[in-house]
Amino acid sequence: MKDIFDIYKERGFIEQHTDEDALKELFKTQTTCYIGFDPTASSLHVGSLVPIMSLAQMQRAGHRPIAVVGGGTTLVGDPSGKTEMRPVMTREQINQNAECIKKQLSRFLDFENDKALMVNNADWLTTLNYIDFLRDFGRHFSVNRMLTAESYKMRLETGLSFIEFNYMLLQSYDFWHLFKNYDCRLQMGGSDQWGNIIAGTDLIRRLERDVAHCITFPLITTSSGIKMGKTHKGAVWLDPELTSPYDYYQYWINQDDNDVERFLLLFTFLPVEEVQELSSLEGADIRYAKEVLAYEATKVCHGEEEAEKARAAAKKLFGSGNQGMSDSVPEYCMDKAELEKGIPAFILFEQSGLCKTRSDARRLLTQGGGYINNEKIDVFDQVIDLKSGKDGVMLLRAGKKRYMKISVT
RNA sequence: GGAGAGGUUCCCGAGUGGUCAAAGGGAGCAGACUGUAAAUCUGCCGGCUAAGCCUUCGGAGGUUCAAAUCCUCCCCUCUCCA
Repeated sequence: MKDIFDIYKERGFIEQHTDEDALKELFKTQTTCYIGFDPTASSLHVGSLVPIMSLAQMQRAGHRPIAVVGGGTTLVGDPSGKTEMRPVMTREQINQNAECIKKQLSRFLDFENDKALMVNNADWLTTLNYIDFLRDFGRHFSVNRMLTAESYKMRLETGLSFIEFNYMLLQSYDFWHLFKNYDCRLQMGGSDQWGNIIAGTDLIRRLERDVAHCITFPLITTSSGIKMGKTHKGAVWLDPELTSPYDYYQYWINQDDNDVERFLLLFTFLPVEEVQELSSLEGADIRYAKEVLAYEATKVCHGEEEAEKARAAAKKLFGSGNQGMSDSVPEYCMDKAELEKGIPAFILFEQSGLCKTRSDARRLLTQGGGYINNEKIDVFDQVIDLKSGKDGVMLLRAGKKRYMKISVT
């Protein structure tokens, strides 16, 4: 029978891991595992989806995941994978973010009856006493050893402050704390976390003479080598307020052909056989597989209803034949009086958010990338007014893919 | 604390008195081609109803008709030494 390790393996979740036999042994009984999420922003984004999905898979396999919100560790800042120290965040910011992230995770994991747990490491880290900590824990860390960690190597070139250097100790302490209090024997994380996690298993071995394990996930880049979850608009957020379900759906459907199989395995719960069938599609047919990917991914994050809406909207806008409207298309409301007067196209494009600045809008329109109700706007300052719309609504389009519905109040 | 190197537009990185809104590359955007994909080609790529004007080259002053470029002070980073 397949255990969670096999599932991870066949779905592409594993980059590195500690001893396989020991892990498989571990998974024979219900296992508690954890992943930390740093509340550096008010929302998680697509880049965190692999760890999130891994926890969800873990829960489906009958184990108990713990999501640790790093309210304490973020006070210090993880240098792993970063070329520069990031600005120190205030406690208020961090706490606020931690709250938001908690809410988001509940959409992916079932926290009923402690089937999954969520804890904040601020609860145990912020009360630590410096001298005690150094004497009881600090002594188990070899600086020589730490300096060989990949996560620090890079920073030794550009600069590493003492505060960040301590991050590894705190994360190790977390692991130890969870081991003691929740019998958590497995920590997972991105591949850049390997050093931090291994430091934790070492600490547990030294303090408790017991074994803990580690699994890391590959850093997911798109086929073009870009980190997952970044677009021209910035990060793709899981929060529907920051990235609408429609945009979220679009993000997935616009993925590179070569990424579809990998992403279906990682970001949906579809059975492997089904994924393989979908990815055997070739040429233009692969669009169908992308549609499934987009739908399923949106469903996992925003629920079935939103996924349906996003799909319907996309079909209307991009489907063959006549283009229509849908609820899910982003909408910009404006004053009726303002529109009655008429407004130059480039200003409207800027105001509605389709373009960042008026210059940007001018550029777009001059280059022939602006449309109203699918008719090209030839002059950048063409006046748009109520008569420009059909039945009181008008649909702006920037380039091939970005739409904005203008509605009047 | 001492010596050296350096901080340039989203990123990398040229530029050492005017010809600099600043080379080149990357990213991004638009157009062509397509399949809401990739690759390729072309154009754009600080802001502003724009052949002009305004704001940028770590910060603050100064020299000059004119400064990213010269001077002074300050801040920050790196390397070596203590």
